[in-house]
Amino acid sequence: MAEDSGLTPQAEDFAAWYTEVVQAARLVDYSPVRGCMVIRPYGYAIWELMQRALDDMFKATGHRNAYFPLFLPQSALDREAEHVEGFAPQTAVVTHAGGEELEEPLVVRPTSEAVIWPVVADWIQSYRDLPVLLNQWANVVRWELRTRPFLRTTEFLWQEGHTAHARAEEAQEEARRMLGVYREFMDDWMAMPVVTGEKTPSERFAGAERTFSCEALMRDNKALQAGTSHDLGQNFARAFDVQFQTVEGRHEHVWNTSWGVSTRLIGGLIMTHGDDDGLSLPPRLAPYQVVIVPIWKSNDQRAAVLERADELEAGLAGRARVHIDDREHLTPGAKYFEWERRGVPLRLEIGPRDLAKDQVVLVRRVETEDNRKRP
RNA sequence: CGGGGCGUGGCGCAGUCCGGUAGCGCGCCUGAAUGGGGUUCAGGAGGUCCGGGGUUCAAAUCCCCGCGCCCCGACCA
Repeated sequence: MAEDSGLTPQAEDFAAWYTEVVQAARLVDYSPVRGCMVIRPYGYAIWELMQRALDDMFKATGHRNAYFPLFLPQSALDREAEHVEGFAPQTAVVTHAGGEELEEPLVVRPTSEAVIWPVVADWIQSYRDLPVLLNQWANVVRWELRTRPFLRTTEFLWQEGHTAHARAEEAQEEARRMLGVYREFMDDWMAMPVVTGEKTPSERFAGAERTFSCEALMRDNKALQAGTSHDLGQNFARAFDVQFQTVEGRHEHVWNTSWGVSTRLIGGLIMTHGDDDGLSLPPRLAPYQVVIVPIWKSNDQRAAVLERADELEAGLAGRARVHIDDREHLTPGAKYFEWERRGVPLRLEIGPRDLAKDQVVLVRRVETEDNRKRP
């Protein structure tokens, strides 16, 4: 391993280490707008892998994706008292458009309950229309005072599930089920230790009856709220008049839930596995699971080594995400350094000596010594 | 929003106290030699010194007013 990564050691200043590693691994860049974050291709690839896994899990639990608008009328947000009180201080509001002042300001969604339920209310007439199990992948804006890449940004990407049920117990069950889905994802995909539990009234989602959360444990011994699931009771149903007719012919308000995880998960991933050498990614969420570093001197060697590298890549096709780093102008050492700091789990080195012995050198990101293995 | 730190080529910084030709390292471009743990040498490109005023023969440097960023705290996915 590299003796000096150029990064501030975690033990010295964990926050400094974090801000350095997100840059060094080329996950993000800063934007001209305060608190907003550019997610670079390597960072976005991690998000795409998370999205795919979570989306499959949501579909498997009966949810369908939809998309609701970015803007909501100020009056819609105002309809649930606690909700508006909680979110109003954090909203970005559009007052002008098309060169004129708007009659009613438009709020950029901080979350979509107030966008979704006024519309979906009309989709629900009878108990036969329930449950409604929706999910949406979207961006939201919350005007946070202090921001950090992935962990707290003004605009962030997330997934928000919104459901409506005929009975209180069903909604409670749904809120707990999705908390379990999050926990499963964090365990199985992220290899991130979490504690699940219920939030105190003061930490509860604005407008919820109960908020459950996954608290992830970071290497600096702090907890990170990594996912939340809310039992909304009938608060939003009353605010947006979402009713259904029961078997007996009565009219009742539905019982709602909402639940979400965001790009903050990437921050959790970084703080769970990263070390003083940089990022370290669990294989299931690594954009490149294997990087092949070919080594050569002469052109003949180069051709032979690259041919072997292609064979290896072909052999792994469909089983692993492989990248061959055949850049000409960098020495092998520079490539080792770069891919270690960017968290690639496995590195294969192939040079003339390996060709002669019909072997490759395999190095794992999480270990310090080399292992030699035959292909 | 309170406290602290900082704005100088793409990045990291020195120079500011004590005003006098814009510097260093990395990166980038060209060429050659290298190539199994951040290659080496030679040549080269790249800067409204955050912005606006002021003082001065002369301002990155001194004075005034703004703006922005980072970190800590409180608040939040």
